[in-house]
Amino acid sequence: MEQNQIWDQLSLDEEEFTPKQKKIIAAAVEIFAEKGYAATSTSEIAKKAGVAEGTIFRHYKTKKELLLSIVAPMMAKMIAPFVIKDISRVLDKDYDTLEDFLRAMIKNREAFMEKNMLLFRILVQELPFQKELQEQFKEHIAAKIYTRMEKAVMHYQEKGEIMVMPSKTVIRLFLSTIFGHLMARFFILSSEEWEDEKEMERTIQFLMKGLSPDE
Amino acid sequence: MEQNQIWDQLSLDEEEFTPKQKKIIAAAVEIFAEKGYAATSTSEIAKKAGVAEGTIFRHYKTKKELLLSIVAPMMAKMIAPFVIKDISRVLDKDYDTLEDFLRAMIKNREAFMEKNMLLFRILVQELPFQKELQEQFKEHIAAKIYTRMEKAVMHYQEKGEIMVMPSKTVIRLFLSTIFGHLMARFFILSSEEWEDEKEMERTIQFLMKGLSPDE
Amino acid sequence: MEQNQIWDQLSLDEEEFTPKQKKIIAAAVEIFAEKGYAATSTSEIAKKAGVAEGTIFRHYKTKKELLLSIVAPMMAKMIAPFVIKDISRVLDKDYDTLEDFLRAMIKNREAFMEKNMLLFRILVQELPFQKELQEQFKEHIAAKIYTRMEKAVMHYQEKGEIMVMPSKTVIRLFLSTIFGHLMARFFILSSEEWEDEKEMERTIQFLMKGLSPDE
Amino acid sequence: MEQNQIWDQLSLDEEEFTPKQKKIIAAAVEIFAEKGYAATSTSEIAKKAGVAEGTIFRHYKTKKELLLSIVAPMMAKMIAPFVIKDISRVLDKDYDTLEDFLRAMIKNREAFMEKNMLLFRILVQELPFQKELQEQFKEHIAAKIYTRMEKAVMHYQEKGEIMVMPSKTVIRLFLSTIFGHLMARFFILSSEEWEDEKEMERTIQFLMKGLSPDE
DNA sequence: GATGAATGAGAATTCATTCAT
DNA sequence: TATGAATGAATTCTCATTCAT
Repeated sequence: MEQNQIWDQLSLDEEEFTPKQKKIIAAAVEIFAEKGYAATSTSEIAKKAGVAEGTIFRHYKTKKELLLSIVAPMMAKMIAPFVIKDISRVLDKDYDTLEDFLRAMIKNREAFMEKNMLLFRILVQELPFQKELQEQFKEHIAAKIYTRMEKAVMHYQEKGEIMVMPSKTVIRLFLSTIFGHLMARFFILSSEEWEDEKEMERTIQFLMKGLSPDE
Repeated sequence: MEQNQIWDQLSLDEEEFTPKQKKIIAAAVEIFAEKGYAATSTSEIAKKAGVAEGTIFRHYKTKKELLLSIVAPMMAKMIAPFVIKDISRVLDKDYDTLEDFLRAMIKNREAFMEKNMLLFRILVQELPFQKELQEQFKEHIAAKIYTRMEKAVMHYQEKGEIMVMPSKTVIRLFLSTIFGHLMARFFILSSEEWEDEKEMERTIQFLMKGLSPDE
Repeated sequence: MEQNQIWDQLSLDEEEFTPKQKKIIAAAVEIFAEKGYAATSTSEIAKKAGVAEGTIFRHYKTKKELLLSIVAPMMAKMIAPFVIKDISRVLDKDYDTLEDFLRAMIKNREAFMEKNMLLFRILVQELPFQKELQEQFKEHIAAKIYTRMEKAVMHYQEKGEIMVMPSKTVIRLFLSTIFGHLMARFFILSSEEWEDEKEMERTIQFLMKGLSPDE
Repeated sequence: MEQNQIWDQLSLDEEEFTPKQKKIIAAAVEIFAEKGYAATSTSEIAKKAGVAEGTIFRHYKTKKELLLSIVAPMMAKMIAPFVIKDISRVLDKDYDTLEDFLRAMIKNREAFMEKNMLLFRILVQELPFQKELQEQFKEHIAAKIYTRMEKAVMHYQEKGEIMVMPSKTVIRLFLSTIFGHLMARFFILSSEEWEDEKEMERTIQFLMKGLSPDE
């Protein structure tokens, strides 16, 4: 993966980053994703970034700070569609039918993954180990997403498109399916094995039917 | 988690293991599960096991060999229900209806998780990093499970209980849902938040409806 | 032996070596010479050099690399008199008589040993164990020295000062005598037991007569 | 090299050695000769000998004791020709001429090397490192050999076959030549490169002429 | 006598971090 | 800001040796 792309993922161009710092982040993202945080040495990052070992610690007090500085902003981006104007579009008005909503949701998440694959990988891989990430994730991500999702679920339940069931359960089933869809597409299956449009429709139909009220 | 339980997980009592060796494995399982393989030091394992550090290396040439010696047999156990007599029970004869099949499957996997939580955690956590595990997993686990599942899917498709759809997709949707179910129950939600019977029924209903043929 | 002298042996002053690195080399030379490579620990070297153990590995990836970095350049120096201008002086023109040649040779080797005793000791001691050294020695040292010596032998054979005999044998006899001379002087006998000038003349006479043509 | 031969070298069959002990010695000799004492681990010896690690220490309190138990008796054998009846044959009566004496000496040493190559190698390789060996060597070997040699030198000087020169020097020149001869034959040159009979004659001639009195 | 599990001291090497330049 | 030499604690692993069986 080229630097540009990683950089795009963090969308940090505008902020004041020295060129060296950018290289450090790019290198760290790649190696963290491949070998995991704990198995990555700062010297390896420095070498790949083409900077001196000390330079990393000029910008980040510790190795862990480097990790967090990488993952934290991507967590923020993860919830973007749930909190900003997008939300009005995705969750409130535009999507009259559940089907439209689901399709928009999946497409949105696919687009996100396309841009953030490595970062997402790091997040998923390190979440079990890094207490700090877990807390950030619970407080800022899970909670917010859950709140918004709950609204949407209740909305479509009122409209009679989702069966009556605790929203917690609906969200669990929904997220399992989406997560499985994304994993299959981005991490497990090769592109030849995956017919994008068709699989998306199948996932949508599965969710629609699975969540539909009993007649 | 007590040693006995871990031991039970590996079901290795019968083989010739030194008492010290058993302690080493028990300690390693716990710490690997909690902090991850890379972040676990052999000295930590030794201390927890109440053993000299050298003793670990008398039994396992390297730290990685210790990891593999722990995870490999549990992978074998993972597919047991898919390959032995159970399979006849689960996949072939007894379960006339899809619902029975799903219920049996979920219960079976829940029982498995109950006994193998830590080991399963290690497997899931290390799979992204350990090439050896990935290969073992692909060759011995994924392939076998997939083959058996495919049979079952086609069986219920013929019976008209599952819609016509590539079995690969059915399996993906099915496994996503099961995996999500197990993660929620064992790793995410506390026991108070989880009504076992009800959630199981909801998962089953979701799968049944989601996979049912369009009338 | 003082550092300066060792340093002089390697004649590496000019190259960019950290002061610490120089200390490491000096310490390593002394201990390797005394106890042998295998019996020398890096911690011992570090202590003697007044350096942290990690510092050694900043400059040399492995302990063996340290050994080679010490012995390799001295092997180069060993053949200097056989390949550079000295050769013209020693082997080609100036030394009309065999006696002059032998005397120059022995004096030259004695001077070399005076400066490189420790390094020479390491070379001789480790040669039986280190495959890398053996190869370097065969390819770069033995081959070159042999080639030049062969020329000189044939030269003096043509002049009738050395008997007709395979040059390989002459060289063997010659080197045995020189080596024995140097060992006696530098490693076996104390200075009181050794009358420098006289022993040199005796060695020369022994060689002259031993190699002289039958009348 | 086969065990029998090594065993023959030590000529220890008669003494009470358990079969395991014999295997240990045989294995140790081979590995010590190849990798050196310091670089050889007792576990390696045990494995090669096909015994348990502990067994070695049942017979030898320490690893060093094992080394000494191997080298010491071979040192004794080294001087055999100088101390027992052989001596009368070699040094006193039979050999009227220097030439006969030299030829007998070289042949004897060649025969010795043929039987004791590995042990000799160990001795030479470890002598620089093992103080105990050095002392044993100086006291028991060097001293005795020197004494006997001195007698012989004086004998042939009186007969006018060796020039007048300190016997110490004669011995040095003589041993250098013999040692070089043996090294070339046994350790440096391959058998195709070495014409046994001829090289022996050349060595003898070289010594004879080199040591002969000036007319 | 023989075993081999166990030990703990120490080996080589790694690594995050510091600091003078 | 950037460097990279230096550090020392920690890490993986080795090894001679012990000891209960």
